[in-house]
Amino acid sequence: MRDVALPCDLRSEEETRAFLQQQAGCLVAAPDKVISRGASAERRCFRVTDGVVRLVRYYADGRRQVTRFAFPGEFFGLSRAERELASEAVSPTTLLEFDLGRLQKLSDCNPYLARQLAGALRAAVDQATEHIVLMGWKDPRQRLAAFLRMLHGRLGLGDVVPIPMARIDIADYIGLTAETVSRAFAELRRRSIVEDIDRQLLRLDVSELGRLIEDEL
Amino acid sequence: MRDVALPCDLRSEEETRAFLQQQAGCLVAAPDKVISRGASAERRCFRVTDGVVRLVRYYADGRRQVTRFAFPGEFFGLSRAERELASEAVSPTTLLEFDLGRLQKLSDCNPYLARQLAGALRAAVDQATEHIVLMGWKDPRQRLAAFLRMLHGRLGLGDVVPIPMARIDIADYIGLTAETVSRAFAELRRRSIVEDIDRQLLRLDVSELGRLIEDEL
DNA sequence: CGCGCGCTTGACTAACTTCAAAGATGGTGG
DNA sequence: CCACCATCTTTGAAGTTAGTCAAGCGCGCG
Repeated sequence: MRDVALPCDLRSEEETRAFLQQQAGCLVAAPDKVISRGASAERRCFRVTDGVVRLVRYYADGRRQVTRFAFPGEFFGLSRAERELASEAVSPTTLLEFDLGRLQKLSDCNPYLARQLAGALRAAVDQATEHIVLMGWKDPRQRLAAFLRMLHGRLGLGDVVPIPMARIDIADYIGLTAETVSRAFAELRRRSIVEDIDRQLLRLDVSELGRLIEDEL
Repeated sequence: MRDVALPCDLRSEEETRAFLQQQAGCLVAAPDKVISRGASAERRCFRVTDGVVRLVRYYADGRRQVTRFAFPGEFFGLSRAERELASEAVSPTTLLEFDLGRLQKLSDCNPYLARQLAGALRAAVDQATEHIVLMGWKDPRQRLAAFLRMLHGRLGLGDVVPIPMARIDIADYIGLTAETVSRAFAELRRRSIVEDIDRQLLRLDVSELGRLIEDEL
């Protein structure tokens, strides 16, 4: 396949975006399907079009740590450490797949793309920093509340939030067991801070959620 | 002060680096001195020239989480979440201070700078990801071992590693108390995996360290 | 030389994990 | 369409382990 335009000639974000799509392979992944096993030899990065992806580190004893959830519009695999993580679909997912080397070359001569990738990296740092701060809270309820607030910021509409991932994914993200997460949910429900609309849909009392997180209760 | 050259005209990394130095303010910070209090209004980012800086989130109950240690050559404050963290000198530190807006403008038209900043962001994502993986280990000895391995990778010379930060900083980084960290150190010493050369200097059995981390012992 | 602060060690407590089982949920095939 | 089964979630009880409180030690600084 021949490039229809030299990347350096692209003059706008729209043209760059369109060009980028040509450079990408499109993937579809059903829930729990592995997108990348994670290896230092991995030469691809991805952009989530639709759905949610989890980045996971498996430990020798079978436990695991979810290091990140990637939501629509987000890139993952731009940094070495992320490429060494396994990536798995949480919900039915579609993604674009890019060759790292090519992306690097393109961004070197196309400032629009370079800016977009820098933005994606900043977002990754932001998410990771938030995640670390979340794990600083020792009370399970606070951790869960911080997680729900994060999710609300990403996926929420009004006071309603979809919860696309299973309890065990949440547990492995916030550093607790599924049982402890379940108990924390129970107490948040008891306090009317969260209300079940559906299995995968919650209504949140956002202000009360924030109070719970900060005020150590 | 007048710019001697337009940033877009800079033709090499050396020229860019030299130009960048002119754009920076130089700071010196004694141990425990606050570099930035951390606020969403913060408009600066920093590059550590010498020493070590900790990025810290303080919680309402007085506890804190160290989200990152920044070592010589590294930038911090490039992403929003990092600018909202307090930054404090761990050891005697010198830094360069940059105006974010100006840096952004410069990088928009100077590919060398853009690449350097992208590299700094990738490094930040790598560190944060490593940090989250570290906190996934539940055994204090494994967490400490993973921390020491990280430090060895950054500051180590042969099998010797300087430990510039206090126990409490380590504890707040890996999510444990200072007492637990002290006990974990005791056991690593007992097993001859670490040996004290000096108060701030350790000799590590790196391979044994790796085995301890992965093999769950 | 003496004080202060950080580090270490000990005993006890509290809370999360573990182990176990029952309850809900969703998908599938008869 | 409904019953069944596998899986996920919730709930309960017991056990471990890191946190807490407290005291002793050692190094560095004034």
